[in-house]
Amino acid sequence: MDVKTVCLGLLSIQPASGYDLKKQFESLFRHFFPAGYGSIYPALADLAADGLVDCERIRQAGKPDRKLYRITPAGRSAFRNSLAGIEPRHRLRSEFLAMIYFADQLEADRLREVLDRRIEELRAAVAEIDELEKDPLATPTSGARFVAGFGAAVAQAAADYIEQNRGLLLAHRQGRRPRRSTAPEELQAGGEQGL
Amino acid sequence: MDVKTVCLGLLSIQPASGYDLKKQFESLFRHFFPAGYGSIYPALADLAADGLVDCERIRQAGKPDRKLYRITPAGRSAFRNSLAGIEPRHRLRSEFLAMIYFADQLEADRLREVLDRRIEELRAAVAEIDELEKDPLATPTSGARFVAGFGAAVAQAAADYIEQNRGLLLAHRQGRRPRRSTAPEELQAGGEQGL
DNA sequence: TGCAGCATGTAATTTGTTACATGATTAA
DNA sequence: TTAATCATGTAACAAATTACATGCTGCA
Repeated sequence: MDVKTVCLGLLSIQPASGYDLKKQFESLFRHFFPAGYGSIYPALADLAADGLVDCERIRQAGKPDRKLYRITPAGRSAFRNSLAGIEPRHRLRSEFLAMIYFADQLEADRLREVLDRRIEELRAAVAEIDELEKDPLATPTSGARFVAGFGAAVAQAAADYIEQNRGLLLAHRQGRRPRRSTAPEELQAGGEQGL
Repeated sequence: MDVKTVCLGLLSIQPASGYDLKKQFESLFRHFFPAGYGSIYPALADLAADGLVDCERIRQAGKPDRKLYRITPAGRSAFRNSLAGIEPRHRLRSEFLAMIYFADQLEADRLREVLDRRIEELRAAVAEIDELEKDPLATPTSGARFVAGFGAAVAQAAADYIEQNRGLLLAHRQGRRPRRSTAPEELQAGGEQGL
């Protein structure tokens, strides 16, 4: 499932322009399926070329024209087929966790900063999602509410874990310790044991 | 931070071949920073070309040659600089959540299947990570243990959320409708709505 | 006989990100 | 006057995935 399919799905709920879709991608979807104009506009063009959506150009006074896209019957069934047919994946790429994996090569101050920033981001996400959940325009369906609740619960768990376990990373350190040499004592190559 | 940088980081802990690194990417890293041979081998070649790692070819009886990579002093400082310099991101793209957003366009049986499968995956991840956490070879540093604990905690929270809130998605539906096919009826749906 | 493990890599393709390009209106 | 909002899109670039390509050993 790519950006194109999600656009089609959003259009199955209501007609929208690329600009409108971008706003939806910026509210709830931002937290689990981000997309920018660079993906959305080409997706819409493809969808129209495939006959899965129709496009109506709307003139506006004092504003640029809008292109309002509406899903077609063919689009609706294509979308349902793709929901029925694909095995959904959950892909994560976290530079944050990768960095923390190597925490012992980070300065203590820098480490604290990275941890604190992540906690802030997560708490901000929880707060933002909680707001969306209260607004029936932002979460109109049970699916939307489920997803919002999921995001908030997981972000909350992540923030709590970091807060409660940061001591594991900072325990054996003294605040900022000026080291005058980086003794590189490398491990010997012989062993194959790896992980 | 890309695959190249993570490879360099892993080599900062111990020398390894591309094949060895792949195994590391398959154990803990798989859960937050997946990478395949197609990224790893080119990364290693780049690193060597930049003088950040050295490569020793090792002949083996009855097995293909290995190329053992060792980080250089330049590589070590390049790695620390990149840890100090970048703002780490946490990127998620979940087709699973996107699909659930559109749950009302999914058949009830299909929806249950998707939900159940995801719970299974999450529980399997928790179990796998718990094993890694017990093994000091798999989680040798405090950073590794922190990351493992994080992954397990978040996966656990996700599984719990799905299990406790699936009722939100299934509540207004009929369970699986009794079909008058030749197949013998299994248990009649009674408990879907009571979370 | 067939598969899994060991071990290396390349090339084509897909996909998405970032920067670029335009330009009017409205509110601070 | 500055920034934000509205509104469209393209093009260059970066990155990773997938498939391809090879070949020996040991086990069931």
